[in-house]
Amino acid sequence: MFMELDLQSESPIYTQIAEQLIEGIAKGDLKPGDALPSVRSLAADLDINLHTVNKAYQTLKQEGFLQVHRKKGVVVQPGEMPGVTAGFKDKVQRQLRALSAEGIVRGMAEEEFLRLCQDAFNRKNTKEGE
Amino acid sequence: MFMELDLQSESPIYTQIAEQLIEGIAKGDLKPGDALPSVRSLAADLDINLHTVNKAYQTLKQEGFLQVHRKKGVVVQPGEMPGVTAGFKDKVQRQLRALSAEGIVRGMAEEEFLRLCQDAFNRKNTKEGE
Amino acid sequence: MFMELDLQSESPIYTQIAEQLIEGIAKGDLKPGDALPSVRSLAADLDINLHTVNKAYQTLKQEGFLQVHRKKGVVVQPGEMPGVTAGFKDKVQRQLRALSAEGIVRGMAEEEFLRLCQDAFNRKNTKEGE
Amino acid sequence: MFMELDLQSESPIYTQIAEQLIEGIAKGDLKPGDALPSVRSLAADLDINLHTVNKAYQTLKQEGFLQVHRKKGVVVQPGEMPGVTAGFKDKVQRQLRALSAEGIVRGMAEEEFLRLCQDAFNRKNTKEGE
DNA sequence: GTGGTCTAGACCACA
DNA sequence: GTGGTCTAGACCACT
Repeated sequence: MFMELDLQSESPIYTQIAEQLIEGIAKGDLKPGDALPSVRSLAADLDINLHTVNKAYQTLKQEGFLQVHRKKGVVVQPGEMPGVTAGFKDKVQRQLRALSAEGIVRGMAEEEFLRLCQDAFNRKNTKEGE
Repeated sequence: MFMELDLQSESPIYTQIAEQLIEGIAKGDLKPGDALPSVRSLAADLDINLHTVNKAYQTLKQEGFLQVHRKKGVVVQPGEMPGVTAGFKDKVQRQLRALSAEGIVRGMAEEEFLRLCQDAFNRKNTKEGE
Repeated sequence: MFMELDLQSESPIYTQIAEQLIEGIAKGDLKPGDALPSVRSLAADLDINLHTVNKAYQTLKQEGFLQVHRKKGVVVQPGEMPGVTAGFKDKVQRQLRALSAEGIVRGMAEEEFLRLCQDAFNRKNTKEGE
Repeated sequence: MFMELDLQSESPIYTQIAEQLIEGIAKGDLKPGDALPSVRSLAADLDINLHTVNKAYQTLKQEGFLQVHRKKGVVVQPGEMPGVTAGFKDKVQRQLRALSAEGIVRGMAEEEFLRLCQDAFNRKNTKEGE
């Protein structure tokens, strides 16, 4: 499990961890039922505080992406993943509006914007000058 | 100039103001050279502190979307707007990756995701059950 | 008398006027005893407030670069110009320290810095990539 | 880390702080990666408000001289410092032109001016009567 | 304890 | 009246 943290980023570390776990699941690196490293070991790996890792796990558990087992520790939700809720759709729309608005002002073409969206969905690295 | 604030939102007020101003420019409600309300009057309008408005203005000035004109006060950048910089593209990609990853995990189809993107770019309100 | 104002600049308009008058004298465009445009006409020319022009003139008069005659109006100091006072030297040093410090941090070579200084003194436009 | 403020100066306190930090980096007192005092402690040290210190830090962060590290607080840019940008060169030229113009009018010799420039770059205190 | 955000109220330079 | 600066005090998220 690769994980890169940006300690200068404005987004909190626990959020970065959570997002990268979600990405891992999306990419299939992490499959339903897979065990995640313990809070302790991941914290040691990333050289950060236990609480921080724990908060990331708790957040994802809260949203239904992870489960905490007494014996197996933390595992990727083996049952049904949360679906496309209204809340999620709202979040997506709000962010997309802001992003696209700035894109428009900066003179980005719709085509270019949509290509970025498509590439992101398909995990492609959109290259410069392409 | 309509502006709606969600004081309970996790995103800071000054960010909300900045985003709505960008949206205003994107929609054409605000045109290059247009004067914005003074920090004081907008603050009074929104019933918030003038420093909060000021921070929004300063942020956008810093990024090149606004200018502070010694005679006209704060105005929408009358010259060339900042273009699609590498930094902006980066921000877009990072957000789109996180957004789409969660979408994928939640079982959202690529088609649906792209429709949301397209609608956002074209300022449409994607309706539920459509 | 050419004069260019930057209404977006952080330095006040009256300062910009004063500096350009000093430059005019330094370049020899304005000679001791030369009459300057009246406050009214210069304000009209530059499309700014009377007070602003007046403040520029007053500042320079205060420092001894201009004189105000009842009949001739405002003229460039026909007698002895103020010399290199301790106060002036101080101002120069303070600004040079700050400028050069930032230059050093940005990796500017001493040679490059001094060339800029020399070119400035000789009213040359230092060209890019030279 | 020594720091001297002139509360009567026309240049704002936060600018003075920023300049002295840059000087500290230029002199090598502050090295890349070094942690700076927290806004609170520096504010207490200087007996000023923490927001004033914060503004100095934010300004330098914006320009790329400082970073806010989630674990270490505010640190001197550990990576590459911003280089000699066109914007910086512009600023230097503008200031040098104004400074040297006044020097010329006051009858300062080119030699003397350049010595001041050189001494500033090399952190020497040019003494009176030298 | 750290930085980030927000409020409230004040003074000043500028136009 | 405008933005710029400064102070003071408060709450919060994060580590």
